[in-house]
Amino acid sequence: MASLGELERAVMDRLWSADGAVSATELRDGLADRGLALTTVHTVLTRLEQKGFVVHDDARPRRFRPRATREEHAAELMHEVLGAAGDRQAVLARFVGSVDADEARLLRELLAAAAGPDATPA
Amino acid sequence: MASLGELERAVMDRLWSADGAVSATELRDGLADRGLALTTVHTVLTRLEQKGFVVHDDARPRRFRPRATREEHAAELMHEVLGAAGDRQAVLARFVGSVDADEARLLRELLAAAAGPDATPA
DNA sequence: CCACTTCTTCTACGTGTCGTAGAAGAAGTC
DNA sequence: GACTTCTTCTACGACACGTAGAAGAAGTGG
Repeated sequence: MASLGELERAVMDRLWSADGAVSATELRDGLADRGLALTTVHTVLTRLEQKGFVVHDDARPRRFRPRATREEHAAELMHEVLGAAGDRQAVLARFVGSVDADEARLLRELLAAAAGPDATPA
Repeated sequence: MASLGELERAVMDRLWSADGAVSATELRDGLADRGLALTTVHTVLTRLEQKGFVVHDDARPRRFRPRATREEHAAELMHEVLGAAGDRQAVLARFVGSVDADEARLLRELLAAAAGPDATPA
């Protein structure tokens, strides 16, 4: 997966936080502290679209939205890291070895649910 | 965590696959298909060191080794992605929702072991 | 339908990172 | 001490990214 520059990430954060699709003008206003030109926002959106992070509709002030939610995106990234790392099992072992207790409990619950109520506990 | 360029990644792969510390000359020979100058390898190693991915000893042909194993590195990356992603629980839910059956079983085992033999199954 | 405003696309430039390596000095070897 | 090898410094081209102007396309009020 392509990586994001600093402004690209800021724009994605706005899109992920937004409720529904967002126009370039709204994005520029949301990032007002940066004093960006509208064309700058458009350029970034175009690049994000090329990278597959956002899509736009064809309404007339174009509206942009993330291709995946923030959480989906993060989970995809985690899978990508896992997949690129040779020994998946060793990575998973390291990974769960350093999650905190609450998250370990959450993971157990999620895995139990995924296996189905009558799954044999390992 | 800083990201890696293509050659930087190739060098890290060699270091991770190597058994013990490796000299620049050995790395160049391992990457012989690229026909790299030795100084190129040195430059890359220096940059990797600045980024915190490798360390070297002070023996005279310098010997370089990764700061972390490939698996540690991947697990760290996964934690980084998780930590940067707002709703950690939602990300974990997405993540475990898309691991395959074998890996789900492995995760259950790992988590059960971490919780201790007498932990209450969720 | 026309003038005006707004939006979109194209093109461009400065800066930083990365792949690449030469030059020169430092250290080891015989 | 001469010769080889290693290390460090410096540099340059390519590409990604932040940045935005110019120009054309589309909507809007009269």
